[in-house]
Amino acid sequence: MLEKKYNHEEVEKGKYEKWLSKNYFQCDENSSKKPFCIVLPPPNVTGVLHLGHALDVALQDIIIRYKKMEGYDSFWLPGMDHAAIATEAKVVKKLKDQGINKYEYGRDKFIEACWDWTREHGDVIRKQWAKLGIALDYSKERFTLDDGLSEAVRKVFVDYYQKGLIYRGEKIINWDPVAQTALSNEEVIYSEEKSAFYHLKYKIENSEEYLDVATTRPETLFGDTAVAVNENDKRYQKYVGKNAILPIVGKAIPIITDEHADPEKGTGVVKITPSHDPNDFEVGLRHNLERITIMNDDATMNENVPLKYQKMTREKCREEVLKDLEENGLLIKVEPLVHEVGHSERTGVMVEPMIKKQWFVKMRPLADRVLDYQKEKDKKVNFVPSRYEKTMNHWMEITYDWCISRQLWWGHRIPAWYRGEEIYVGMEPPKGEGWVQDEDVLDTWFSSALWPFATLGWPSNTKLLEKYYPNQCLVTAYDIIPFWVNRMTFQGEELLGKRPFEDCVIHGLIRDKQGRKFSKSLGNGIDPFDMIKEYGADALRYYLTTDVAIGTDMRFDEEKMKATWNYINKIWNAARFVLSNIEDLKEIHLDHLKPEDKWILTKYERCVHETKKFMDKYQFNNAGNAIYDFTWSYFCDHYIEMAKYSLDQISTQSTLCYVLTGILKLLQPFMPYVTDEIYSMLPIKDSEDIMMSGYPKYSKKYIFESDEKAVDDQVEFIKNFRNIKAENNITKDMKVMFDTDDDNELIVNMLKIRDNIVHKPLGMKAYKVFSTRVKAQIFFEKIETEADKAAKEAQIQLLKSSIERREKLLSNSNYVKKAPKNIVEMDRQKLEEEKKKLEELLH
RNA sequence: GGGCGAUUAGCUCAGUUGGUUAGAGCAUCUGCCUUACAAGCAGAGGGUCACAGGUUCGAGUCCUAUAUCGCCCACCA
Repeated sequence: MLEKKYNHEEVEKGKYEKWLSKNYFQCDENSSKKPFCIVLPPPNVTGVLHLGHALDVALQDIIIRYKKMEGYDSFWLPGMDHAAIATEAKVVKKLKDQGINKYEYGRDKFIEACWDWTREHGDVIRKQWAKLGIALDYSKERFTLDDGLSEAVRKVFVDYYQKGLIYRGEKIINWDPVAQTALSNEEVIYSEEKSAFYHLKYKIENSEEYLDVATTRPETLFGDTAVAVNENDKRYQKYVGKNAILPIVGKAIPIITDEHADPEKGTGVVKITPSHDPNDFEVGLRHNLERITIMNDDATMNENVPLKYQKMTREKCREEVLKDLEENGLLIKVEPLVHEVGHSERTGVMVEPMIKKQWFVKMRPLADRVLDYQKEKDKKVNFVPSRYEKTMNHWMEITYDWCISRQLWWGHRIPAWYRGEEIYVGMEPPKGEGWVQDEDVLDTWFSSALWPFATLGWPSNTKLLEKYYPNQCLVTAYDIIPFWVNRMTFQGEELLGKRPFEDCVIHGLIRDKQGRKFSKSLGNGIDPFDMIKEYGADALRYYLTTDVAIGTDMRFDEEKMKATWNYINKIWNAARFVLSNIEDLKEIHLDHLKPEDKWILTKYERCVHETKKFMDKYQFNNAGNAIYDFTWSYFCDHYIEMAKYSLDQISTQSTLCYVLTGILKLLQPFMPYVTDEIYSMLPIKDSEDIMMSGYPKYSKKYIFESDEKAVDDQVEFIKNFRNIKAENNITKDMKVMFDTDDDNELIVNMLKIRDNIVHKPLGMKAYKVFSTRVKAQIFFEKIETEADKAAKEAQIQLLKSSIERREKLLSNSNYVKKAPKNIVEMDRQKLEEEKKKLEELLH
């Protein structure tokens, strides 16, 4: 006998270990079953899993488990990401707390510390996966920095270099002065900052005139090598070709014309600092301007600025420069301004544009191929919801060369060696003396972009690769489409000639109850493992995956966690009832069925049909609702109540068992623990464990339309009866007389009115109750109030207006002609029913 | 500046290729310890689907415009 209440801790105990020991999560590359492969988005080894991860993996687990039950060779490949910059930052901090400096510690020892960190945090993450109950094939687990992935990375680098898709160049890049590394555009987050537009006086050489130059960054004036105006800007034409005097410094710089100078913006005069502004860098290229880098790698001022400013931070230098400008009358005015400033995604520091020699991936040809593939049905990545395809396409259209070198130690070291002016790029170090390997590592996303195939053995031609590439599906949040989805797509298509995955399911982000993002400063974070402790993994998984439509953000509300627990408790109790009544059942016999058995079987089949339709479209909220509605409303509220009057019958017991089994299977992907537990207690089962049994198949064999309608009608009658009883406060003293001769046994049982039946009208007030087919009168002592009369009148009016509407509709020849026949027929039937009801009411 | 999304019951959200009287959970009100479940059961109330037009026999759904909120992208010096 089951416990009276669902106890999630008891239910979950030992289950994951059981599944693992039976190798239920392992793929079989030798089987002839159709593959269904998902590679897990590898979490960073920097930390623990949060609610977003829980949602992400719950969705994937549902898909994997569903496909497995559907007969696929499901394969979910786990792994983690070394997260170059993120992990390095954590380890640097950890060492710093111990009083150790990274550079003094040395590269080898530092990397060893990173490996220690990885092992430690990897174990925590694996334990968390286990808590969530997810069906990962650990025998295939990978790490972005393991030997295989590292080989794949080197291979891509070398091949691309040879094809000219990777090059080394001196360009202006986003520099993180804290981590002291280059960043890609995607790693720069723009946020609004209160700043100012400073108008500076750049005097014309040998003249009393001056140019009003507006800038947000006065401290960069030391790097100015020109002042630009637009060639069509009449105001300044007379100055072009002359020199301007750089304030403070007193150096003469040329006044040039360039398209970058927009007459509409600011004063129309723009200072050009090629070394510290991406646009100015371009201007500098066009005009062959000198580049003066004025900052050190930590963004303090370097030896190229006047002595008094050297070693100051950017911020301090700005203050001082402004002070000095003001003193010299060179600051015209200060306009407050709010503008977007780039910050490092990882360290949060303001990004400094710097000219550095870095490695780049040439993006245009790669992106163009993706855009081509997206035009073809069997080549494109199918996004769910489809609108996210636009996000990828847009990125492909505007992307520019990807800066992939990072001045870090933790990561894939760039396979390039230098000897003087010579460069060697290869899988192995070059032969000969004097070669020095590039110190830098690659952007962590360079390796994760290879995840869908490098994890399967690429560049070797493995069985895994052959069977599971392209992956059938990828699941991730929309915020990493640019970082990851896009890059996997162009890499897969370039390197293997095929899209990396057929479907790409995109989910939203989880916010707090007020719709705010979770953040440390707000302290509104929720630990998924606290939720599991309180409500169970099944409840968390179900809630996260069914609360909102896929692709939209959700607001986390613990009240809903409770409601989900209640739902599972409801299932638990329904199972308790069924199991306690089918102990002696030896075989399921679905013949000699009563109408209510046929009714619930029909509803069940419809539920299966609907659920599968939604599952196949990744609409888990709809699938969940379909099962919920069937289970709670039809099975629990009605069928179990009906069954109580015929529990000794084999048809009842069989139906109870059959339908309960079906519900468990439908729910298994969402709630693997509780369904496994209840399934194991069934007297009759088709498999050792539920996850190895098949998913329900829709069968018309158990669709009984006329019985369905008949019992629907009886249910409607029951509801109407109860309604009238409740509204009129009728006690047990009433008598009931059926006007119809049909067998009303079910109704009598459900309403518990066996002792109230009469066969002749009584001399007291009678209330009529009816559905389409069943009619009865309730006799009871009651004085009809004005309110009762008004309610009845309202009901009559409602019917009348509905009848009028329908008659008008049906007399509209356009409608009858153009609307589908079944819709018209339905209206006709409804009209008839409404007319009958009205007659009953008026009578 | 460009793009995307949202706007439906008090709250959180569904609503499929346009087709019954727009649904659910929570909350509210009424009555019930009916032997699976009071974390439950039965019943009830609550929405001019943001706004204005249009297409259609028929619009929450499609088209156009507007408003508010959110997100993404973009070099605004």
